Order: sequence, then C-alpha cells, then structure tokens
Amino acid sequence: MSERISTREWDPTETEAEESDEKHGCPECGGDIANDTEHGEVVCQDCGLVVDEDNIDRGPEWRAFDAQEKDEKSRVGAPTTNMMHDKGLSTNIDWRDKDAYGNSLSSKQRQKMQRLRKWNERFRTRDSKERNLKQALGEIDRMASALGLPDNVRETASVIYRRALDENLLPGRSIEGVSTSALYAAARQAGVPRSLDEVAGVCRVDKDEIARTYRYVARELGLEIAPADPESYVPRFASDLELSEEAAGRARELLSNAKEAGIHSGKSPVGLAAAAVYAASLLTNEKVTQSEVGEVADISEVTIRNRYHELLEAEQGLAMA
DNA sequence: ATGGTTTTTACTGCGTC
DNA sequence: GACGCGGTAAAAACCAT
Repeated sequence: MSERISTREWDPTETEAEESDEKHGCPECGGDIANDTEHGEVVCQDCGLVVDEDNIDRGPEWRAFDAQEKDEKSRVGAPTTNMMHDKGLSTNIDWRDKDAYGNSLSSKQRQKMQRLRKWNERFRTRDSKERNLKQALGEIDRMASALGLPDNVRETASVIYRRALDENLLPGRSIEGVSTSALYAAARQAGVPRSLDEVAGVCRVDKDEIARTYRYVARELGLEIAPADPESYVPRFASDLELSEEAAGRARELLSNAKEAGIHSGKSPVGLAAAAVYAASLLTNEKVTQSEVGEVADISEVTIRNRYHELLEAEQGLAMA
C-alpha cells in the first residue's frame, strides 16, 4: 500500500508565478523597475540594475479564480491529514528494498536503508512524543483554568504526565484521559483536591475512565497520595457560599474533632466537608441551606444531614469527656 | 460475580414565612 | 402554597474480595 519515499500527491493546479509589475523609478536611470518574482529580484527594466534580490515570494503559488478559492488554497505544502498523529508531515521510508524505478537495491544500499529507517523511526517517535506532550499540556492548562487551579498544580500535573509518557503508560489510553488523571492527582497532592465529578465536568472523558486511568497511573508511577483530607475542601466551599473566615474555621474544628472521634472512615471526604460547612454556617448565624451546600459540594442533602448529625454527636461526645 | 457499605433518589410529614 | 428540614425505604454506586 505504501508509496515510495512517500509524498501524498496534491493537485498542483496552476503553478505559474505571477509577474507583478508595480513600477517606481529606478534609482540609477529613472526607468521602470519590475519585481521579478520568479527569480526573486527587483530589477530595472531599462538599465538592468538589480535593486533588490533574494526577496521572498509570499504570494500563493497557485492561481485563484475567485474569492472562495483564494481562501481555500493557502500557501505551500502537501495537504495535511488529521488521520496521522503528525498530520502526515514527517518522512516515511518504504520497507521495500526498491528504488524509485522498482529495481532492487544492492546489498550495500539495502543496509544503508535499514540504518536510515531505524534512525528515521527514532526521530519520528521522539517527535510524536513531543507533540503528544504539547497537546496534553494544552489540555492540562485548559482544565486547570476551568477548575481554578493554581500554576503549581499545573506544573505537577505536567510532570506526572511526562513521567507517564516516559514510562510508556499511554498506549491504550487516551491523551485526554491521562492528562485529566494527572491533573486530578496533582490537585490532590497539592492539597486542593477536586472531586472526580468536577474534573469530569471539564473534559470529554467520563468519570469511570478518569478513575480507572488515575488508579493505573498512580500505581505504575508509585504516586503516593493520601486520601483527600475533608478540611482541604472547606475553604473553597466556604468561599463559594460567601461564608466568613470564622465559619470556615469552625468547620475545620468540627472536622478535626470528627477525626479524633474516628467518624471518618469509608465516608466520602466531600460529604464530611459539606456537612461541616453547613453545621458551621448554623453555628455562626450565617445560615445557608442544605441544598445550597449540596449544590457547591455536589453532594445530596441526605448525605449532608447524616454526616452533620454525626459531626454534632462527635462534638458532644468530646465535650462530655 | 458477590456482598457489605455508602450515597442517592424519591417520597412524606412537620413547622414557618 | 412554597420552602427548609428531618426521616425513611429502596435503588444505585462503590469497594474489596
């Protein structure tokens, strides 16, 4: 199927250079000068003085017959295709040991081609990694912005992604999936976790895949990430609900008490945090409703109620002792 | 796949504005 | 009557086995 040293062909339609004949005066004789685009020179038509040379023809090398065509035909190069990772811009060396005329190559030539193939392949995969990385980093950046994550998290995410790439963890997984997982992991590591749902909200990958990929990546890279600390959600929820510092502090207290009482294990950290924020809002008279908290925390009201009772119980138990 | 645990969904009753 | 809240039962989701 493959061609020789492959050039996907394109239609060169009209390639004649356009002769533009803007005329100014020649500095030498005052005669007409013409812009000879074919040779890249600006030359006087009377005395032959070359006014300028090596100028670059930036015009289209094909002729457009109407405005639409002009738009379609941009400058230069074979048509690109998105079906290849590099849009078909890199060189392919055919595996057949034939020259352009179909004749077999001498054994010396064959060996040479083998070497070339090997090196070409090496460079190309390196390039493809670079491109892969570039795209992934773009994604990470975009998602991080959408989630309001700071720069250092993006850094971490990039590093994680790079490592995943180096360890060949990508095959079989989507770039977007892995970059999302990297970001998710980075956010958790940095102590500003985002829930899986939140992360899933800003990318085209569904939650399951992120979770799966995350687990895989974390295991393979030996990323050690403690289960998210409920307290780390508090500041964000509090600010989303426009609660005071005092309330946030109160919420943190409740959570650390709960930790002492050992309430939190197996329960979702988000739910705990949400309940603490809700409870704190009551205690500081800045009442927000359960559904409001549920909204920003992405947690059902029922869960908030359950956790919030447990929190208060733990608080009381502590007060007694 | 399975079973145990947690979370969610949906519904109900109560009190208040 | 709408709203906030509490509770319950059943379904769904999650996790380790």
